[in-house]
Amino acid sequence: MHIEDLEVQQFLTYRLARTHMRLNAQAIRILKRTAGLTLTQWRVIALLAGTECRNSSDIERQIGMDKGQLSRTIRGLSEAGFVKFKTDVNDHRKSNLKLTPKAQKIYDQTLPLMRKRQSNLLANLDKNEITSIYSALEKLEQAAQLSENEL
Amino acid sequence: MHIEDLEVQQFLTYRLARTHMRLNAQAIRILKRTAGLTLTQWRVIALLAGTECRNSSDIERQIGMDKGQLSRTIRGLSEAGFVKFKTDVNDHRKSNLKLTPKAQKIYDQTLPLMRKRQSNLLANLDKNEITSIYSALEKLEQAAQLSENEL
DNA sequence: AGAAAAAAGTTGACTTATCAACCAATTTAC
DNA sequence: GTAAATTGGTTGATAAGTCAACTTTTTTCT
Repeated sequence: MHIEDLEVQQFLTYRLARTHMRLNAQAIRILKRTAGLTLTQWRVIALLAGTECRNSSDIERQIGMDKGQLSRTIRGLSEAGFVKFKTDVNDHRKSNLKLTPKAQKIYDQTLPLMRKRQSNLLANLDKNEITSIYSALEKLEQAAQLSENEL
Repeated sequence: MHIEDLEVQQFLTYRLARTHMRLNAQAIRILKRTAGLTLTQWRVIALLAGTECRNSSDIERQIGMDKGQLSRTIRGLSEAGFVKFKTDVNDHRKSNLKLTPKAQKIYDQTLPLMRKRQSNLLANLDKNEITSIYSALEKLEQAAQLSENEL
């Protein structure tokens, strides 16, 4: 790898940004075409269907998404008939979310496609690259949270 | 790792999106506090100062940024007295950009900070993780460009 | 040379993301 | 028990990112 100084210090974050942008754009195209969903809508549905997440802040914690944006996304899903709200009996701040059959159906149809896409992406990487990128992302994320005050 | 076992929250694209978001937010905070620049402003300045990029489309190719957004960013930099325009003598479509001394000074002050940040981030990764993440990002980016029609 | 295509850059409309203020319900701590 | 702090969630104001149309200049092709 022959890169000049500037690139050495910018390369990673900025390569990451570019890769993210491209992958995101691809996901948006696929979801729009096959499911008529936005990426954030899909993510919320996928988390409700496939994880223990049951309310807005579960999702917020899981994907680290802005809670304002999340609130609007969920309202959109509700208006589109994909989720139903129900205030939590034990904690009236919480609003439990439930996918409608319509949403469940779309999820069931879309998940295999998304898995396929995922495996297409990963098929290009060897075992070592896969484990390394997961652990590297994990560590970078932690490092990004650390104090930058000394900088 | 079998793709069927992969839960949605483990999808690489999720993880990448989250890491990207965190790193971006960190960079934005640092740049705002220390240099009074936005991230895109910094990137444009850094490319003009540290690479062969001399005009808008050089930068566009280098970082894959939207050219509309780039156009506005450059106008902002010009209005703030960071860059000067000069139409290219040989190709009147092109507008050559030049950093002002003011911008050069900020760049010289900010670059060491950004280097420091970068090395802080990389300090947590081992050699293998670093090379793997670079090659993995490269491959993912290519894969993201491929046709998704079969999906 | 001249038409068609492509490249550089600008602009407008629109979507998505981020930040901060805020309300209401619940915990924590004295 | 109650004041203070925290948590869940909504809203409004901006900022950033995306998409497409359009102008001007240059290149390509015949």
